Amino acid sequence: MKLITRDTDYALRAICKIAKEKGKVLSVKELTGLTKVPGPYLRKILQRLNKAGVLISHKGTGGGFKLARGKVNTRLFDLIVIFQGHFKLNECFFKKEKCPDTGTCPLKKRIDKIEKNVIKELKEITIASLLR
Amino acid sequence: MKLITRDTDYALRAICKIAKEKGKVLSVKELTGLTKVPGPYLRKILQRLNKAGVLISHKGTGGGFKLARGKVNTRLFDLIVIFQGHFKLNECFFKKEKCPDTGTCPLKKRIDKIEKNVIKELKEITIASLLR
DNA sequence: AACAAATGATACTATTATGGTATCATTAAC
DNA sequence: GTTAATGATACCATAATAGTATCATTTGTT
Ligand code: FES
Ligand code: FES
Repeated sequence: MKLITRDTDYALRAICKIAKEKGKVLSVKELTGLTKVPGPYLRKILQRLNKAGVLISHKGTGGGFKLARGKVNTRLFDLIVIFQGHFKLNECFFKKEKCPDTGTCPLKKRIDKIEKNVIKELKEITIASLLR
Repeated sequence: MKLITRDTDYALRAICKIAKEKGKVLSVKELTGLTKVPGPYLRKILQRLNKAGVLISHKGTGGGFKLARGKVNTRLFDLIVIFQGHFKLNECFFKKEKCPDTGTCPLKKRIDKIEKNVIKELKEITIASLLR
């Protein structure tokens, strides 16, 4: 039902805070203060964003995370993919046992259409556009 | 992430089968055969549909469920509401602890817009339109 | 060189949501 | 009165989510 999970939401918040401090490296501790997200949990999220190339991490004293070059243009859609895997609104519940109606299923077609629209809109929401 | 839960999906399938047998009363046993949904689970679902007025149940020997008058026009949106509660794509994850940014949150506005579109489309998908 | 402050990696735990089952009561046909 | 169905509800099992803990690694500071 919900488009955005907690991970994605927290990630988005953290990225926005980081993006506002253009170029500055923020530690998990600082970000916990800013976002109210539990420290270790936030850390895990930031690590994933680092792996995904959205953030760049710096270890050691004074370390933390900053936004990678050009990544203010990261789209909400990208974050969803990072944290929630492939984007699919219409997983057929027969998929495991081989759906008897694949191809003919009229519902699938309708949901697919909705999905396309949603994806398009999620791609228009960028970090940059949220900062304004 | 997924728009439709298992309940809703199963409900939809069952209703479609019932709608095809115009007026005929189908028992859970018969519907289990037609839909491959586990009996007792399907039963619970059908009971909810009965309470919601989409189906009409008949107890006793030869009993079962049939479609209520005019309910071929039930919309997918209605089913989602019945099984998944109010439709909200954008639950703020701070809702419990009182969101600090309500009102100003730019994300909320964007998701609300998406939500409106999705709802509109879900209201266009009726049982009748799926039978064709 | 030693220490401290940070992240990397990963394993663990707790909580909640989901999917499904079981049981007993009630109703209606024969 | 017996049987075949649903009504209502409580229960259980599994999986997903949210969050914690720990140890290793890197880096700045003294
Ligand atoms: S029933 Fe499998 S795709 Fe619709
Ligand atoms: S942060 Fe609460 S509505 Fe967006």
